[in-house]
Amino acid sequence: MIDLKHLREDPEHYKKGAARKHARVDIDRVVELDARKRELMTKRESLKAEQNTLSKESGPKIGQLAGRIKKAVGAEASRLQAEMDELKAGPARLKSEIEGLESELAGLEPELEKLLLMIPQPPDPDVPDGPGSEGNVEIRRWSPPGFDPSKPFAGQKGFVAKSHTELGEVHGLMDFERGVKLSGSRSYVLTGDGFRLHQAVLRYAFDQIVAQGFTPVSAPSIVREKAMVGTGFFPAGREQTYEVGIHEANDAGERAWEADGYLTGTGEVGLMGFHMDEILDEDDLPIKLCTLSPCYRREAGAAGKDTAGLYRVHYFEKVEQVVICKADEGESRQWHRKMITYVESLLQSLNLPYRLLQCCAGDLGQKNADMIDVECWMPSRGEVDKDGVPAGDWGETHSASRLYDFQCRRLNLRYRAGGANGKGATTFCHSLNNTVLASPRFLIPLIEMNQNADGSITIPEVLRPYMNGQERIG
RNA sequence: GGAGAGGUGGCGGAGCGGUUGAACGCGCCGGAUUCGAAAUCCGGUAUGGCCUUCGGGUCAUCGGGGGUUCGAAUCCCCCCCUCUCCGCCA
Repeated sequence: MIDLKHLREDPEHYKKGAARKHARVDIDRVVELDARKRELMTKRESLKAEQNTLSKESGPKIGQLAGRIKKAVGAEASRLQAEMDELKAGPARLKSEIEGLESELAGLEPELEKLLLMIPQPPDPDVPDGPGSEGNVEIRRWSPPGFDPSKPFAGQKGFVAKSHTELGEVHGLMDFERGVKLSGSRSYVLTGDGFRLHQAVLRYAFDQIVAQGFTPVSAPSIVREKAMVGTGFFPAGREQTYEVGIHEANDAGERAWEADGYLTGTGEVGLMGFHMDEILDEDDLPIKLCTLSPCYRREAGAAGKDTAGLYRVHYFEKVEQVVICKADEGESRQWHRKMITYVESLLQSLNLPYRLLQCCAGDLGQKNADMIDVECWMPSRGEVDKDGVPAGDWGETHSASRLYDFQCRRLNLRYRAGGANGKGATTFCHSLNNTVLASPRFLIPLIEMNQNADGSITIPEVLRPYMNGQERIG
């Protein structure tokens, strides 16, 4: 949610922001509706004030009269009744006027509300413009000694890389056929060491981020609509989300469907929704939370894209981190950089080549002011040559977002300056979130980069404690 | 799933159609007293919106949303949540 007051003062800022994100929202209409709404409110309130004054004045009198009317008879009763009717007439006249204004207000509020929820957070000035993910700009890259992603895999390793799906089949790590049988497209089954490696790397990442001072939180992954709207995933991302609910027969005896929950596509929803509608103490900030949660995504609109393998699936598990901090741009930016360094050290400890991308305005979601993606090198991706050997390519594994107070406004998540007993004003917090590790997508670089000439897979040293000391697969 | 009870300020707890934005108690803040503290006494102590000549004014909010009424914390309807008992169950 953007700051309506700020939009009123500087609508151009939000128009430009929306244009940079290629979002179509009618800012002028918002300004118009807002102005009209305030005009109506001011009128209604002064009428209400008048009505309240009158009511306070005549109220007790009406009460007394009512009592006397009960006891009175004949002409006395009708005289008192007339007196009471006159007293009632004053506030009653105001009532119809107020009702008129209120019905007009009720008419425009849903439209205003709907538009407000769709206005994107403007990208920061230092975020480059661009059409979409193809406009993202590489910031830096890292590779372990002895491997350079810009050179062919075979030339460096002495053998042609197998894809994770090939390796998976050889070692019985995953089963796509049965996954589809069970669950349809983009489904998979992890088996044997595949499942173990999946759990090992998630648990390793989880332990690493907990060691960085993040509080582990296991929050629900079926949430109410309010949490989806609050975290900024609804209404825009509704078609990406699975609904859960109960089938009941309606009055006509038909099977009626009512959604009463939504499967979250990221642990971010549970972590940020955790403090929804709260006023935190300034002393308690920053709040650093992490989770390991199931993630469900419809992948609507991605038909035909990345259909093979573990890259784009409907269900996965993810270790996620969020930071809720003071409304200070400097602090916010500092946490953004810090979260990325956690990921970098994680990837370095696993010896996986990666690069950082500054996402361009066109690739930012509605809620982000800034986003840094991390991509790992995946030998099975990229263009395929005449011998059928893929060139390898970067694939997104992480995404770190900086949101200012956009999300906390929606969540109504504030803090009070001056600590627990302080008398300071309340302010919306800033929020940030980042992937720590998402699997099974992460198994792609993990398996493919650790494969050996004989087809075996070396388990990185840091993961061995999570694999009962096992050093290799195959 | 069945039956019942209930949701009021930071907390406890009154009120159940009109000077109630809400008694009283606790907590918290400021002051007095004190060498200092405890105790005591006095005062203060919600959030959000709109307007503002920046002094303030005003509206809304007693789980949420509608309704009745000149007037609703109080009456009616729908929803959400909590608790108790029974049933079922990883």
